[in-house]
Amino acid sequence: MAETMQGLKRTCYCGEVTLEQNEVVVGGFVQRVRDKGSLIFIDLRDKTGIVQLVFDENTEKSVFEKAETVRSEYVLMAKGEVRARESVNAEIKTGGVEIMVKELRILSKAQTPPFEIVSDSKTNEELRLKYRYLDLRREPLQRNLIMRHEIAKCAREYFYENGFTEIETPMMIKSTPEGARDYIVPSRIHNGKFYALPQSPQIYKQLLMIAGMDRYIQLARCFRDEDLRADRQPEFTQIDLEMSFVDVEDILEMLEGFVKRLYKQVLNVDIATPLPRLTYAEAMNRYGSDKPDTRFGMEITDISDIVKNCGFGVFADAVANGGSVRGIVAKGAAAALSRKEIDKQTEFARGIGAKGLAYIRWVDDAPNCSFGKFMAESELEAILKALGCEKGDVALIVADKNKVVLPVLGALRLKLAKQLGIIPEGWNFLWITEFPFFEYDEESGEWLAMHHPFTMPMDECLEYLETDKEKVRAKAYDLVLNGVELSSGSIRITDYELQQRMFELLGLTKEEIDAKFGFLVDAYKYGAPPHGGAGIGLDRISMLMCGCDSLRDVTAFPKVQNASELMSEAPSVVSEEQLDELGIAVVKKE
RNA sequence: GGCCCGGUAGUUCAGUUGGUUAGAACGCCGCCCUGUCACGGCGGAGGUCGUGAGUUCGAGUCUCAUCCGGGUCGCCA
Repeated sequence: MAETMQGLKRTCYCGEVTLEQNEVVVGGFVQRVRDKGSLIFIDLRDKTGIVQLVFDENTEKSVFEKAETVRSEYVLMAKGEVRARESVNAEIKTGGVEIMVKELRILSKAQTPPFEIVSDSKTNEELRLKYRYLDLRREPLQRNLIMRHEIAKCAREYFYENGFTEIETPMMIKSTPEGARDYIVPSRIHNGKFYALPQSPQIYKQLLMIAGMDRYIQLARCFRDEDLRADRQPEFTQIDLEMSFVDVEDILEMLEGFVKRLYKQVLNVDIATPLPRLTYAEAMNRYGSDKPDTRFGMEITDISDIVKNCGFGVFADAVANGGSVRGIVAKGAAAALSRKEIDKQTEFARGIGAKGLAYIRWVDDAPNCSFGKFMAESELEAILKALGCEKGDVALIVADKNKVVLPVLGALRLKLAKQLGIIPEGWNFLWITEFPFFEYDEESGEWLAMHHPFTMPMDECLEYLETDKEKVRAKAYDLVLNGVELSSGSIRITDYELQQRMFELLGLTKEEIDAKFGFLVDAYKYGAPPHGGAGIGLDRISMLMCGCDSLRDVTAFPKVQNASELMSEAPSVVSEEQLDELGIAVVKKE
């Protein structure tokens, strides 16, 4: 039977014990016991740090004997006198002091944990996730969760100070099968009907603007039933906001203010504002991505004009068919990238849609070029010059439709930079603006909304709506940090007529509009201030600010790749009774 | 759904061309130790080699299937 803490009251945290305190009462988990025989040291840990407890020949016998039974991860409370250590441990905050224990309570014994609770645990993640409550005892994860809290706190402070009202929107909403898959929730009362968990509070926050709330914020839980990635969890949190009487500039300015404040407050880092901007078209042309990592160069060069009449059919045909030939250069990488390595890059490029990869590898006097035999010397020289490829460099070239060339080079650029280790530390924020409104879907042959159908086209693009869909750009913007999309937002359509027109252009029938968004569309008939907003990924910004590569490291109880949770083993089957009541029969998928 | 990588004591790993009794470090247990702090010393326990089938005289090792985990593509308005 464990002891109780009756009569003891904690007076300070382990990490905060100082010589100024005479007598302290601390509580925590046992990090380590060093039993020297008639001298025992116990490192006691709580969320603030570690403090050393000491027991020696002056310790009362019963207390000493109790200390001899203590094991790792026992939960203790100890009362004693603070004194200076004989030899100081400079590694820890409390390394100069120790507690000479007079009273010890073993509040809870502990089995030996399945892995050691140490900062630099090498234990595989699967096991750590199964025992997440033990993994979370580790200092790095505690620090991450606390930093995430600081970020959330800063967001609330900043937006409250700027006149935003925090409003909760419903978690059980109408399913609108657009974009990502919904998680659906069956209704017992309405047999055969379902709610959906929100993918974002999008529609509700727009309605709040129509309701005249003017400025809204919410730390909103969002759900998407899609496959996971290191930077994608099926449930996640957005710092979700919406503002009235604003245009793009007002929102960017508000968010820049937040970024600046956040980095100063949490990391004491100064972020220069205004943040750099790239249009979507520029970002794609220069970096092959709408979320470029701009911490390093290796920008994409278009060599279509040089090769459009060259002897190499692959290049000439690509240009003739309306595509392009473009390349990137890895400076000084010729030694690091062997032929074999380049073949691997080719394989990677094929895996993501390229038909092949042309290369120039310049180690010795003359460049080794995969398409050299099809080229006149002068053409090759012109290519080298255009790319800026010199001795010691490797150039990778892709020829195809732009829709293939740019993303493939963008992905290669990122992969090579990681492989070569040339990405410097830094916080490269930038805005991507002027996203295309429409996106052509090859499969269905239809034009879809790239962002969402409530996004406002740019004023100067309204004239092409019917004629040149690919030219229509939207008042939509993403905030990108080091190649990660942190935030996405737009100005919304507030004009009823225009919204109807956009729906028609997207091929939605009146019935479909009514069924999916009827209430929202109706709402705009009753007067709507111009408004727009954004959602900032709290998980992602926490991940980056904590210096982690996975959302799992900043999420208390994350899900794994197949969207299950290893600790609780969710999802699970439910009882026949539950299913009967809901009128649901489960059919096993083949 | 596709592709790639991984699964051997509690943990992290090693394990040769298929060959006797599967090793190490840490952790754990016991004994000793008065200044440790990754304490130290001595001793000990601990393994269905993810699971199942197959090839073989013989499988941790080879083959197939399957489960679990990771990465990635598709997907993520």
